[in-house]
Amino acid sequence: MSFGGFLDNSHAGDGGGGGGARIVADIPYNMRGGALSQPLSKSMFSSPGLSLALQTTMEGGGGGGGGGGIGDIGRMPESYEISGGGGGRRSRDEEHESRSGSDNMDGGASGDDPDADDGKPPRKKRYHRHTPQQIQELEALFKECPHPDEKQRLELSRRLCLETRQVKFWFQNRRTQMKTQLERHENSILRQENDKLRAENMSIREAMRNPMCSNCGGPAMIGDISLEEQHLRIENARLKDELDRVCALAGKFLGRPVSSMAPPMPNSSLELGVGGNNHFGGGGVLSSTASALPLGPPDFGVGISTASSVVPSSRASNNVMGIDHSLERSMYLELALAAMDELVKLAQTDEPLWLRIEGGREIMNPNEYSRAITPCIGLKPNEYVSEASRETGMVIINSLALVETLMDSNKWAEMFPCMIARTSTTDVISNGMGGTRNGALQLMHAELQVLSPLVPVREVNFLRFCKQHAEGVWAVVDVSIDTIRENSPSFSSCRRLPSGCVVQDMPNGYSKVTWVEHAEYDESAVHELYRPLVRAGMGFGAQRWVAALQRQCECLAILMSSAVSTRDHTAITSSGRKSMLKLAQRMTDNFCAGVCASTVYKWNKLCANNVDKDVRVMTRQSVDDPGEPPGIVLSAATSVWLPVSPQRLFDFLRDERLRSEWDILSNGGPMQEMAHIAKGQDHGNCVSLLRASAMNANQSSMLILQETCIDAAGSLVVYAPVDIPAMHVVMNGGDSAYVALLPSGFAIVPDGTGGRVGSETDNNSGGSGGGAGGSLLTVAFQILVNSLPTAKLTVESVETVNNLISCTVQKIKAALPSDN
DNA sequence: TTGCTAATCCCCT
DNA sequence: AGGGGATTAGCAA
Repeated sequence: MSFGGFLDNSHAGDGGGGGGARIVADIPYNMRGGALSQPLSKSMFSSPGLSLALQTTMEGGGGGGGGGGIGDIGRMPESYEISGGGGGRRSRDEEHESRSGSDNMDGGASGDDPDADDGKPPRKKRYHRHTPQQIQELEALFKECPHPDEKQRLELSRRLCLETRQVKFWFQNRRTQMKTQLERHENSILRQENDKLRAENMSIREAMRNPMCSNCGGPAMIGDISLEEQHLRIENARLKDELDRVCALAGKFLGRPVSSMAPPMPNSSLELGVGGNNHFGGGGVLSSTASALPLGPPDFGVGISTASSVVPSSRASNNVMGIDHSLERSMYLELALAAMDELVKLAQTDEPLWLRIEGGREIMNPNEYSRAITPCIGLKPNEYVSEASRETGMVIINSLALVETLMDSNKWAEMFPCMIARTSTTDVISNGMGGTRNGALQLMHAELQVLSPLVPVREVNFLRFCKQHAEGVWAVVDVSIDTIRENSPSFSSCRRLPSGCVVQDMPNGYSKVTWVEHAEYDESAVHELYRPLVRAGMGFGAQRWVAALQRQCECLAILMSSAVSTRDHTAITSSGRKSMLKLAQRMTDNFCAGVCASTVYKWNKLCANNVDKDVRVMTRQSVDDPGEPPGIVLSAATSVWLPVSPQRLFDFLRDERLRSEWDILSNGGPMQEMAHIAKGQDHGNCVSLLRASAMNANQSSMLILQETCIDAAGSLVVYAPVDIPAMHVVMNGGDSAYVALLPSGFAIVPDGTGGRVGSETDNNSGGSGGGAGGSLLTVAFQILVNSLPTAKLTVESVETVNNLISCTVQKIKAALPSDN
């Protein structure tokens, strides 16, 4: 056999190793590299030829150890690489081809054996690598052009003394190498990502199983409620609900209350509601709530309402509340449950957690709080201060209606028009169970305001969770979620800790509302003048919520009752009254939006030298709103301290007979009240229509629409000049949306150092703090400076409004000498 | 074992 | 025919 030809298998054409390779290729893939599978080796050893081959291989020192017969076959050619000459190639080819053609291992191996045996000592391996120089050159070209054409390859091969095909292969391999590298790289990146996600997943699972407070490392408030447990609770609540309804139905048929065999004590039903979670250290927090609430068990324990604590342990179906199983949602639910617990605890515990201070208000004892409550949204940021307040009051609304109001962002905003600048429900996680709001959970956004340009609007994102704790006993809790939602914008300079209300129906149509408001906020954004007020919880606190709720509910009750008492001298139809109230409400809302620069409008803040430091001037364009004149609207607002009681200030400002003392619109004389619609028992709560006395006969008198309100937390006088014909339309029940108006007015709050606004109908105000404190008065005007929206604002108009404000303040000060 | 490299085989355009 | 994917074999770490 002329094996000499194998010397240059490097430039061997189609044959050479190819033959060997083919044989190998015919063998099952995984047999390479010594991993010769047992069955085969068995058969091989059965052939003497093969065993010989193995032996040879060892001798040859070919290494590779496991090569086995295959390896030998592959290596065969190398042995013959010694001498040059092309001729042999063919014969070799043929030989190999014949072998492979036989498709017979044994045959092939045995055929090879002699060859291997013949291998001469000076074996030059077929294996070789290009020299570093060659590689360098190849790399260089590759960098420039990974796809050289034939000419380039030819050139290169000549220069490097390589076969053109070698060059070709090299490039081919280099390209595949690049590709695999790239793939590998991508792979590793993906793997890393995967690992990261898995780790995150694990840690979250772990955290959920064994929650820790991320700030202090202590056990988290959330407690170890498993998902399953949550669902069981939800299911329990649902079943309880069902049971209640069935009992009620049965009661109807039997003509007497049917108890669902429960022990007649409230705690069972309460435990069903939120679970008697002893995890939270409080034990039956909720149950004690019920018994602690003023109404004794009989009121809501009337048989049908008290559900059994023994509930069939049916598996909770997973979407009882429509909660999908996403992690985020279950975190929301856990937070909501924890917040609910905290709210109830705060609502029902008195001293030492709450301290009653002068004026009857209650403030929180922070030390006691941190002792008794594990924070559920992390610790207070260092630069923040806290405010916490609690208030209880009787409100003429039933618990269901109040709950419905709170859970509907539109109704909520309408109920607290002076407190909520803007709100929306951003996500509904659950609508509640069994057609009720029990278990309802939603994400909300709100801008809360104190009516002063010196107190920035509070923007909060929070969860609102509603829970029925017993028949006629509901609670709605809010808690900030900025800590959960990593990607929530960090604008909030305020976080609300569990806050909200517990409401319990009373037999007389009223309900008892206990409100807790607890927040942490950045005090530096609040003007010094207002810091005592806000910190005392009188700005955003519970007192204000309850007071506003009482006032608004009273208003609604009066409007709904047939016996609407009006003092109006002109007979206004009931639809006219409705229209007027609607218009007044729009006016007041608009006034608030101007005072607080809430995002309801796109205000441009104005920095002008000719304006007092504490006067905020803003402008906006009014276009296409039939409710106000088109053009540039300028809003100017400021707040000042006055040494008079809020009540006295309010009475002064709302008195039409004293109007000339401060209002330039009064033409220097008293005004007359043309119409009056009472909104509450307190005469301070009303909408009225005022007429400035005409200076002379041919001057058409001007009408002013005015709304005044007062409650335990503060008072408001808002007014706007209105067009007489338009007002006629409204008073006849026409649509008020087309009455253009720009409101001005006053907001009055106690200065926060002790006094309290006394409203005679306020059943909490008992001995209203006395006139110890002064008042904070906000004065705000909105005027049209130019009816062309595109017009520029002139220095004069800014100066004018600035003067208007300071003159008004001066006049008021002059008219009201200090109380003391 | 794993990775790299030179070379082959085979399919597709 | 040539490119490119799949595969193989030799070798080094």
